[in-house]
Amino acid sequence: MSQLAKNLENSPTAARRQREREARYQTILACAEDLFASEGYHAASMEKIARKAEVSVGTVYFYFKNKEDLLVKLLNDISFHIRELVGKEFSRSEATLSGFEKAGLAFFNEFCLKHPEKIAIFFRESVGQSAEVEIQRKKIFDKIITDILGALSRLFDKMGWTFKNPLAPEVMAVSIVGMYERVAYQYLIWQDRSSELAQVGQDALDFIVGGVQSLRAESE
Amino acid sequence: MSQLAKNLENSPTAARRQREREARYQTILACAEDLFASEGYHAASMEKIARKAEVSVGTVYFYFKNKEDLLVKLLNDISFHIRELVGKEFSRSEATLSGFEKAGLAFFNEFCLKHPEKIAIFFRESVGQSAEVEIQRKKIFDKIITDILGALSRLFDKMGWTFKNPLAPEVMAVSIVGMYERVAYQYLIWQDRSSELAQVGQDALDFIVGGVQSLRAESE
Amino acid sequence: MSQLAKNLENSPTAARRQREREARYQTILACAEDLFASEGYHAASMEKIARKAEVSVGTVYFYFKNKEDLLVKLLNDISFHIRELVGKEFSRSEATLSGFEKAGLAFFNEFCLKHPEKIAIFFRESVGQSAEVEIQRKKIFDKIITDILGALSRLFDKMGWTFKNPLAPEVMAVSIVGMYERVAYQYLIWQDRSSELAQVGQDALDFIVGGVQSLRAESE
Amino acid sequence: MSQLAKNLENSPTAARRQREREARYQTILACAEDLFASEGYHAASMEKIARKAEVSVGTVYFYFKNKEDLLVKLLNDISFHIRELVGKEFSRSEATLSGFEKAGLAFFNEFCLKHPEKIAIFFRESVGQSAEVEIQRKKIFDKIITDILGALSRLFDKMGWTFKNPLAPEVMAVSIVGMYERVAYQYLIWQDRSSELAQVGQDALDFIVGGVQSLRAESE
DNA sequence: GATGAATGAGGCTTCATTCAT
DNA sequence: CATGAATGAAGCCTCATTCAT
Repeated sequence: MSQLAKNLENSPTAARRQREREARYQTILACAEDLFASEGYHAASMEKIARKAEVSVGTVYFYFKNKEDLLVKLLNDISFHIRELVGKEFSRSEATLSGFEKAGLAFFNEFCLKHPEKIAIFFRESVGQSAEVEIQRKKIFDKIITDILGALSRLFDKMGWTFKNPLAPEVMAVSIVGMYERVAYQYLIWQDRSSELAQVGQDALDFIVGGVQSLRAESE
Repeated sequence: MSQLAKNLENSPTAARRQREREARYQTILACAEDLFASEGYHAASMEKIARKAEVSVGTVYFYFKNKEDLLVKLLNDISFHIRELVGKEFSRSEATLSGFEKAGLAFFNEFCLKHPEKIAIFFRESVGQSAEVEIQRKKIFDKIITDILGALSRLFDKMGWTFKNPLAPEVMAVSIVGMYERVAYQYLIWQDRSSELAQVGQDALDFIVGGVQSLRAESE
Repeated sequence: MSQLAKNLENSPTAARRQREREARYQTILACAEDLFASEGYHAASMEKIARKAEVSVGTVYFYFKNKEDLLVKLLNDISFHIRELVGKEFSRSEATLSGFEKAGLAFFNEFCLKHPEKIAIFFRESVGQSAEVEIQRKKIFDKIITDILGALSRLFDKMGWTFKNPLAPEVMAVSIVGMYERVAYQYLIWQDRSSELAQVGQDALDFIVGGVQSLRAESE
Repeated sequence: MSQLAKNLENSPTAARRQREREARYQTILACAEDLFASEGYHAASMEKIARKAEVSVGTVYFYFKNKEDLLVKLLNDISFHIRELVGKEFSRSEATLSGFEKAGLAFFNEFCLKHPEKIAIFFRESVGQSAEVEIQRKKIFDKIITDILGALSRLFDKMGWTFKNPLAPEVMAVSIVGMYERVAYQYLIWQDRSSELAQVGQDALDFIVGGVQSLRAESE
């Protein structure tokens, strides 16, 4: 059979193969995510990950350069999710307090509530593992901080407010992220109080709004 | 030589020995702290710790049951420091906003600023390592949260305020701790901007005060 | 290449793999047996075992959970051998003195003579190592004692004999096992006198038969 | 004070010192014996031994060259005890069956029953530890075998019996020791059946006597 | 003589990674 | 492509032994 004919015949096969590859890639990543979050990065051995994904260790290494690569890819994923859900919300917020608030709630309710594993990985398991990972973390972190800074500056602009001092916006952004982190982490602990979590998110947001306002210059 | 003379001479010897023992214990603990903070708990091998402390591995094991024990002892230390510096400040704060503020600043300026490694260990490296460690962490964490809750409730009492809802104080406490954590962590990153750190602390505090006030019931 | 052809070719490959795996498992077990017997359980380090089996340490751990597991598997093996060679002989002995004698000789000549290492491991190296091992040992030991007790009771039944006292059969069984143990152990020492070992076995058996008869009630 | 006077004065002190040294030596040896027997040679660390003897590790090393030395000294002790209690009994036995029997019972009742730890050490813990120990073991073992052989030969002489074959006495001696070993070991297990142990010893002895007689030449 | 802190070699075990099939 | 057996470096920990006081 000619190569051409084979290609023609194989084409659907190739497509299927492609799909299967993609699916397997995602399966492995998802299993790694689960294990990193539940057992920790170190305790989650490559073999455990492989077993959970129902593939062999070799297969994991076919799709990912090494263990660190899994973590980096995961961070990319998380970054993408966060920005998709939250960053955009911040960046297109209508530069009003209520818009700002809406974006914050999106983070709590859409992200933390639904993907606690991602929180655990981003804020905990990926810390201090290696230079490469650290670079990734910093990049993502910076993006988020930048998003928040942007939202704050547009908000203040629009409202005609000014910052109490030059450091204020940065401190706010960092503070907010810190709150997010811990409140989100608390979500992991408060699984049994899930009915109250919406209220928790709202309260946290009120706290933020109050905090933000107290960092605008008084003389206005 | 008379027995009396010998005692006089030996007594200081024994005392010196005791001091040396204590010193070595502290040296090892300090080296472990440094390495845990800078490289992470896992990457800090017992051999590295021993080498840094300029003792043999065996000596480390003479003073500490195992690696986990080092971490637990470190957490105890940290707990002691935090409560010494901050907890007391909170608990004896004069139940005014400015008292509350003073306590918060103490945490930033006296603790985070001076002991960023302790922050790193307490908030990061000690997480998810083992049951024993987790128990220690929780105990310390709970103490801090309790301290803050107490300060908040006394503050609100005195001022005649009421909480927006029952969850509010808890959310505040957690939020505050989260801010502390991240801002303190930021201190690790911002080593080169240390001149600005006092301002950072003040801003964070303003943020907190604003947040706290926005969680009191409106109808008053 | 057609799938069929491939299967034909792969099938033996898979079979060969399986064989190789089994062979390696047995090789490692055999090397462990040799070293346990010749150097003792403790002195036989996992690295020595690996080196002797010409594999890496990791490979040993691929086939066996840990060092204790090697010992347990070895004991299982030994138990199987003993009962295969001796236990059955005892249990199907025709309940005559000569049948009883034949079974005893089988133990000496077929087992002790040919597998002195197994004797060393079972009676010496496996003693007092761990709970798990102790359980295995006891199980095997009990089986053997039970086999002997059974043979004795059938013998006495058939011959119309009765035991001197209720403890007698148990003492006999234990005594016999003790003799086996030491005589077998002596085989290890008397390697250079192997030509005489058949005589040793026969004499030991005569000793046993005499002993057994002296524990039947006199008044018959 | 003159040197002479001092000596006169110190003399009782020196004697006391000597007594204390001897006592301490024995204490350490006894503690080592207990631990070797109960936990095994390897598990009994020098520190455990020291702690049990209520001295420091250094002191143990003052009295004994090293750990192996402890075992060797212990074996010497055991050898001395065995020969004192049993060997002499055998060697001065009046060369009758009942004399022979009496000696055997002495071993069971005076030695095994009262010093099961010594049995454990001699027959188990001292095996396969090192060349030096092995030499000691063999020496003691040979002495015992020789004692038994002597008793047997005198017995057979006196009774006008002859051995079935040249190997017979050696086989008997070894068999008897094997029985002793295992029955004695069984004593460790049967602690709760101590009331029956006298019967066990008697039965074992009957077994031996029967065995011995079945190894004399038939044609007499 | 006695003490006990210090040493460091060596043992067991795990696990990321490779590679022949 | 997938498999999984094999590797070996590296980690934690124990313990016999030494030696300054």
